[in-house]
This record gives sequence, structure tokens and C-alpha cells, in this order.
Amino acid sequence: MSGEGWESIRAEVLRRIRIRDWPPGALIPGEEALAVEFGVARATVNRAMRDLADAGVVERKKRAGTRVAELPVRRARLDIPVIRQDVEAKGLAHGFEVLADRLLPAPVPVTARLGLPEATPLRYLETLHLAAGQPYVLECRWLNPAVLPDPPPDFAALSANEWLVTHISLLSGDIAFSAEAATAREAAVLGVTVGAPLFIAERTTFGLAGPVTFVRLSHAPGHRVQMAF
Amino acid sequence: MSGEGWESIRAEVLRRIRIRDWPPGALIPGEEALAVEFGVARATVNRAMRDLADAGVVERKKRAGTRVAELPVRRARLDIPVIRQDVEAKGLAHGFEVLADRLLPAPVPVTARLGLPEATPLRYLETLHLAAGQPYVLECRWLNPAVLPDPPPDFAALSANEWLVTHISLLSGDIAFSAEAATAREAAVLGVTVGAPLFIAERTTFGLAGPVTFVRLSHAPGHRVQMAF
DNA sequence: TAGCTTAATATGTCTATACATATTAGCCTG
DNA sequence: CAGGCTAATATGTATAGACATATTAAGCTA
Repeated sequence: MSGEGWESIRAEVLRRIRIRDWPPGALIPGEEALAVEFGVARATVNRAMRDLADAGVVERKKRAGTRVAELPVRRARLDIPVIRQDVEAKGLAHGFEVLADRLLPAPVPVTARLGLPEATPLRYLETLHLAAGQPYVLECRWLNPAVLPDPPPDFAALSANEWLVTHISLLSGDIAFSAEAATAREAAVLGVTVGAPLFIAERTTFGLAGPVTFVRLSHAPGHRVQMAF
Repeated sequence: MSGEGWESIRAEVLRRIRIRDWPPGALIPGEEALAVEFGVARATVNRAMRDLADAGVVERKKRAGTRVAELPVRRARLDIPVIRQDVEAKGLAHGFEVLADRLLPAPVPVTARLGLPEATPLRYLETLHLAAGQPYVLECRWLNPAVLPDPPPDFAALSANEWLVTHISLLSGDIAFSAEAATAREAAVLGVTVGAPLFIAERTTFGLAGPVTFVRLSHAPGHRVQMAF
């Protein structure tokens, strides 16, 4: 076992799992036993094992002990960026223009996702984000006006995308990626041909006070979402 | 403060950040001070704060203290599934057929990603995965023969996708998503028209003994990758 | 004043001990 | 033998105290 601290214990346990000393499904010795073997306190072993459970390598249950995961799940962490950051990280200048800003009865797919009654009036914002002056992302957002302060913020100055993460208590939500053919509107705004493959990200977000927003991001061709694991 | 334990402390700190009691960029009181305020041990506060740092809500530095993140990053965790699991989770029958299995000099984009010399001979496997008999994913995989046992496994019996996660010590890698127009080959195999938008996932994986595999997954239309956060 | 050394400080981690909690295995009853 | 109670057990969490480590601020020298 090289090094010191809980990370070296995690490494050693991981090594034994990988060389199939402890094969998938096997029961790993208890924390007490490992603590004695490695000559550390149980809390230190606990820290290492909790980390492995977090990574999906082992599964832990009280009384039942710790088992090597049957089908080791590989987990990747995605940092959902604010679009401005995303663009600037590429060394490009970020800009945006608000194409639409109206109060509209939301269509059913939107109200359904947000758990609101049908045709609830929501603020519809259409924003085109630019990277180095070129169309980058078309952001179509439905925003629950109930979560906005009075008076509402000026989304022409700070994009809704950015205003939300810094001003609203976002609690939970989900994000989905897909590939879709460009609609006439998307094609016109993004400057591509109708039917061109677009990378689509759809997010639903909830806050303390209920549903906050549903947004659909249509990315210009070539967009990639990358994660390390 | 409701509840007990380190999670209630995390919740209370999060609450104060959200109501801008501690605005973005602000310095949060030290662990010692919070421990006194909440009437718990410093280790308990430490657990809560470490978790918040993990979630991207705060940034911690020794001696400098803990600050509220300027632009709170939202993180989502993606569980990368084995294709069979993915299909069966939808209640469909999984099948697959191997369309190609040859040793070929790998093209430059592949060797570059894997960090191998140009034109290294790699095992090229083309597998079509079926869900309920319908084309689901076209898997084009370049596999480093050096990591395979002798004799090599029979990928006609257990898909390479599944064999790898259960038999090779996968260490690290990355995954990228994009949208691309279907090539002639993809269109023919997946039963779509040329140019149809396809959801593409590309993964590079490394193991203890070096580069393992590069795989490109071309998903049939309608595929979504979903994550909660 | 620039550059180096040193001290102060907040987080990171470890230890030993204790109690809480979930889950299982065994026992006991009807 | 089915159903339910009980005890055993492994993990989950908390505590107080200690030392390690990174980083900043202050002080000291050339």
C-alpha cells in the first residue's frame, strides 16, 4: 500500500477489486477488520469506502456489509455551464440578443413538465447567444413569473440563463440531451439548413417555491458536450 | 434550523447563501465559529461544508477560508449504462449482431485519442444493438488487442460493450455527446435516411495497462440521455 | 523597496470512543 | 409452517482533541 491517508486505502481496496481478489458481487471485510489490517481508525476506512460507494464501485448496506458492485457503473460528472462562461472558456466573445419576450399561455408539454395547470401564462423568452458574433445557441425559455421579483429583472442586460443561477434558489431538476432536425425557425436563426442535425439540451428546474423554468437549447452544428470520468 | 446531523447544517448554510445572507463571493465564517453557533463539533461542520464544496456551491482554500462560489455551478451525474441494461430498463428485449470483426491499422483520429503510434493495428468491431428487434445503436469500436487475454473472448456471445466493463480494469476516460447527420453506412444499418440527425456518443477509455478502447455509438432517432440534478 | 523568512490561521485529516439506525438471522409462538 | 418479535451486526454519524498542510500576512534583512 503506497502513500498515506484515506486515499491510499481507497486505492488499495480498488486494486484488490480490480485484480479480482474481491470479484464482482463479493462481500468485502467489514470496516473494523480493514481498520485493523491497515492500522488505521475505522473512521478512516469509512471515509475511503464511502467514497468508493459514491463512485459506484461498491454497494453498502447497514448490517449487510459492503459488496463489490455486480456491474460496475461508470459515472461521469457534468458541470452545466452558464452559456457565457462556456463561450468565454473557448476564448470567444459572448453576446446575446433577446428575440422574444412575451407572456403566453404555455403549451401542454411545458406545463406537464413543470407540473402546472394547462395553459398557465408563463413568460416566454427567446434568446440567441452569439460566440464571436456567430450564432451559438438558441435558448427558448418558459419562465414562471411567480418566482420573479417585482419589478422583474431586465433580461436584455443580463441573460435569463445567467440571471437565474445567480438570483434564484435552484433546487433540483433534470437535463436531457438529444439530436433533432432543425425546424424552419431554428434554421433561420442559427443560419443552417432546415433538417440539419442540432444538438438539443432540455432542462427543467424547480426551486424552493415550486417550478421555475423549462428551457430548450438548440446548439449550432459542431457542438459537443464532454465529460471526464 | 430543522432536523439534525450534518445534512441540516448543510441545509442551513445553503439557505443563508440562497437568501443572500452570504452573497456570491462572500467569506463564510470559519468552521470553528459555525460549530459553536450550531452547537456541534467542527468535524460535523466540516462534513457539511465539504459536501457543499463538492456540489460547487462554495470554494474552500486552506488559510483563505470558505467563499460562496461566484457563479454557482450546477452539476449533474451521468451513469453510463451498459447498452443491454439500458434497453432492458425500457422493458424491451436486447439483442445484437456483430457486423464486422477485423484487425486493421487504426486511422489517425483514433490513434491520436488513444495516444498510440499512427496506424497501430487495432481490433475493429462493428456491433448493431437491437431493442425489441429494431436497430437501437450502432457501435463502432477500436479495441487495443494488447489488453485482451489469450485466447481473446468471443464477442459474438457477450457484446464487447459488456465484456469490457466486467473484465477489464477501466481506470479513466472521457465521453462526448454530439449530433451528426447519418452517413450512408449508418443510414443503411439503422434504417434511416442519409442525413437524418443521429445522437452520437464517443468514449475513450484507459486502463491500468494503457489505452483500452475508443468507441463511437450512433443512436437511432429519438434517443435521449437524461440526468437528474 | 524588493525579496526572503517566519508566524498565524483555516481547512484537511486522523484517532478513539460512543451511540444511532437499518437490516438480517434466529427464535418463538400460534 | 407462517407470522412476528428480538437480538446481533455492519454501517452511519457524532464528539473532542490532535497534528498536518497550504496559504497568507507580517516582519526582517539587504
